[in-house]
Amino acid sequence: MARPNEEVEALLQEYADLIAITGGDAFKQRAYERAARAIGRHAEDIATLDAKSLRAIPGVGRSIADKVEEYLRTGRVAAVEESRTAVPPGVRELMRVPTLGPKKAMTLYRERGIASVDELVTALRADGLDGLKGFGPKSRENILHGIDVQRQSGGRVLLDAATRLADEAVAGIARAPGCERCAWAGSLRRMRETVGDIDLLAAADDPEPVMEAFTALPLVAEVIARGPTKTSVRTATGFQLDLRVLPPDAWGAGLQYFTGSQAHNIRVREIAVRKKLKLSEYGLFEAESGKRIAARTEEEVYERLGLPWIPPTLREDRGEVAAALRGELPEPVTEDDIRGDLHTHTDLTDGLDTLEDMVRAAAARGYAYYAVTDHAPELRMQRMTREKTLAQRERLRALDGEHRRMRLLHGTELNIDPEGNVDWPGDFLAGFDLCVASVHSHFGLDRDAQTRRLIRACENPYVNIIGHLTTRKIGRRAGIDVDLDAVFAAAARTGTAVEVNGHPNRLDPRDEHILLARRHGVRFSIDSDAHATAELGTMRFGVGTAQRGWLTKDEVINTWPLTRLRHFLKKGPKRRR
DNA sequence: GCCGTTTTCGGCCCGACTGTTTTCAGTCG
Repeated sequence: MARPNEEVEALLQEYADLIAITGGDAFKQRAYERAARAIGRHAEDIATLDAKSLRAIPGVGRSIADKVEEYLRTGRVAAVEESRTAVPPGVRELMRVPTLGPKKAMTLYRERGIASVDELVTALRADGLDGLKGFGPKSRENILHGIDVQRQSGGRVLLDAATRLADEAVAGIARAPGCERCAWAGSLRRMRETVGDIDLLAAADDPEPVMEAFTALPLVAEVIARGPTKTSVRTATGFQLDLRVLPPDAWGAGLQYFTGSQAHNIRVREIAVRKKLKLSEYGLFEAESGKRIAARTEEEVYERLGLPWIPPTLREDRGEVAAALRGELPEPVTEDDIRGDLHTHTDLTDGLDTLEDMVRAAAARGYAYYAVTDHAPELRMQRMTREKTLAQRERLRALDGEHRRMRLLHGTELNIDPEGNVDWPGDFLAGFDLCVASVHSHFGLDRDAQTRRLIRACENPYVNIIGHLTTRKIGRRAGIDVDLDAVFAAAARTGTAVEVNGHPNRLDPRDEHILLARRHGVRFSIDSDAHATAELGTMRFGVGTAQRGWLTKDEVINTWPLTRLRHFLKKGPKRRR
């Protein structure tokens, strides 16, 4: 079960989709989408808000507030249920396929009776869309590709959703009588970019009450299997959670075993075998006598194998065991090392919250500095102007100093055009404390063109950070085709940092790309790209991704003290302020 | 359906890309 905010967000988004599919008022549709997003991103639990606070959320007026209250009170909204009767659920599913929108989804249903992705695939394979207006050969190819991309992430959920679900489960299980410890392991603990299921671990002498608490959780829709030490359940959306209960004295061995990855565990067990030991989820044992020599903590298990404790984000069998044996395991950057966020938005462009609110929330996170980087004019939909950004700068300078320990930086997120140019000439860019530059369009250019444009952006003396480098959206859009080696070399040469974007649907560049970039001596900036106060916390997923790319503190510019950061932002002798 | 230094009506995200419907609709950011 999701937070009420997310439930309402999903419901309002569904209503907006239904309006679009049935050809309703486009402005009404957008009003619902806007409200859905605002509620989903709202920092407070909407179930705790009174009517007045509810309507204070931007985009929520009388009618939507009434529907939200109706939902919170009764669990349903009559207007939504009514419009559902006109459109089979599968038609909405079609809309989620990239290149299909409400119009095409409705055409498929009305003209061919197609009401699910499976039916669509069948029809495509059987040439069943021949002659259908708007579905030529290229469109059909694009649809199939879109379905492919979607299915690659099939059934896996993004890190933020998985984390919330796991948090809720752990909190509930930990309250069970006799439960000494509870934590999540598996790919979520390793912070893989998507999670296929959640592996939970609990320590208790008597597993029964713990299992009981688990199956009684509100999020459980179905119990798949229930045994004395292992139970599997499914949520209403079909997502699986497994709970394993271990004796408290085997906690460390169990956590090590169930964190994986499988490939990492095989390497570790090989070491155990060579030392005439045996490692299982119950502990590290002497092979001959069967005597247990370590199990209580992960540190103890690794230590008895002659290894330092290896952070979970590194346990992917990418050479971490060999590096650990040589004593050359990098100490990965942690969330505590982060001194500030260098890519964030406000309601001046597409953010939800005001400058003041964002700054206050950033200060509450204990940052030493914080950059506001709203979009620039080239992203036309944002309607940015020089006047607006200068007015924002004035407000920001006035705010600077209100939060004693945090300094404010005024930045912008520029758009990199197909040729590698960015918004605004150099004399205007010189007025910003820092410039992020990112690709937002022309994803289809060929490899040479993409490489050229990104190198050109790095060479711009005012561009400090390349934002979401490949522009991929997990499960939605593959990244652009680009020679990353060439771009990383240019970034290192020009003193341009590469962002690790922490937004859970981006995590861009991904871990493998970061590993590649390190070889060029690239500097990084780990950012939330927050569009609301509630998203500042996605920094943790950026840090997790950075760790998976073996980044250390010194390689990350926003772990540096402000003076060192400012020096880096001057980008060499060309630019003096 | 929301919103208001344009305040209870009349605007609201605009422009580009893509494929195809030979003049534009649909999708996307």
